[in-house]
Amino acid sequence: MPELPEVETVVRGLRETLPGRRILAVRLGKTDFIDDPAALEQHVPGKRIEAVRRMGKFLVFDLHSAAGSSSEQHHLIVHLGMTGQLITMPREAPAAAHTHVYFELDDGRDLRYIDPRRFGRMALVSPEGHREMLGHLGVEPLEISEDEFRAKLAGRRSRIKALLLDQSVLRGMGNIYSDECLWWARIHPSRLAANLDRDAVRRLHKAVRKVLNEAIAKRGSSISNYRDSNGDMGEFQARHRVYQRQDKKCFRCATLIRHSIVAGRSTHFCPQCQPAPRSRRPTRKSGTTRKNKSARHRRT
DNA sequence: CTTACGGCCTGGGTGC
DNA sequence: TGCACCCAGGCCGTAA
Repeated sequence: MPELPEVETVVRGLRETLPGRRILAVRLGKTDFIDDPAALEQHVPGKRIEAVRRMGKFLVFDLHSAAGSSSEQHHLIVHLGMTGQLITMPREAPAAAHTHVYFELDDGRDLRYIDPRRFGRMALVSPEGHREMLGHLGVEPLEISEDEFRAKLAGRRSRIKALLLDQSVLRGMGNIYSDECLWWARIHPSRLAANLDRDAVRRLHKAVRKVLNEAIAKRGSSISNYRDSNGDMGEFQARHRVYQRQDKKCFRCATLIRHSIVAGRSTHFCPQCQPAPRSRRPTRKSGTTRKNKSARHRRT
């Protein structure tokens, strides 16, 4: 699933060839994931791509009127959801299944949006719309200092895993990297953020930097159908320590990795390296009969 | 206000 | 071989 490292990889790839290109035409397939398809069709053709940026898991294309007529500025905002892909290819390349948007470029290529489940999102917005849509986002995980990070966690009574996933706190972390970071920091995902001591916060801050930087260097994790802007897979999935490794040995202590639901999300951790917090006030016995299903074997 | 939780989107993998 | 259904992740609305 595209999280920060995957989106960063896509952005870096697009940045190599898109800035300066003009979009000649837009062709749409299914549009239920686009905020205002008509606006996209009306205003994007003729625009020049000024810059390609990332904010958390969002891609932002800064578009300028080629004619330089009005000073109006537009931003094309794209969220890849779970299965979205943005790939450049020759105009004559056959259409992959689930291709929903074609941006025809002035260099003979297409930038295509492919998304089987259409959990992604796309919108053409003004600077005000940009603020509206992305203004709530928290800070970039790779830009936050340890002190700022500590301040973010202070007093928060939610589980640390939930906080890492909260885009208004840190922007860009998803389920894979939350689990990986907590393993490196040796912190149980159910710990309350407010209860983490100084050293735990330091370890977590360090783990976030380490994991995200290494994942970017490996061009992301190709779980599910993630591909970069050239259609190539990432390699970080081979480096996962806990994600989807339930019932396999912990790389540190050989204890079997466990899988459970934390903060409503599928969660993977080492019960030895990441000791559980003092049993919190007995969570409402809502279905104590946790189905401990047989081991599920999963392909990458 | 903060946190918790259920539901929704869709289709591929899994189990029967 | 076929088919029903569970579940993925992010987000939002609502409840506590």
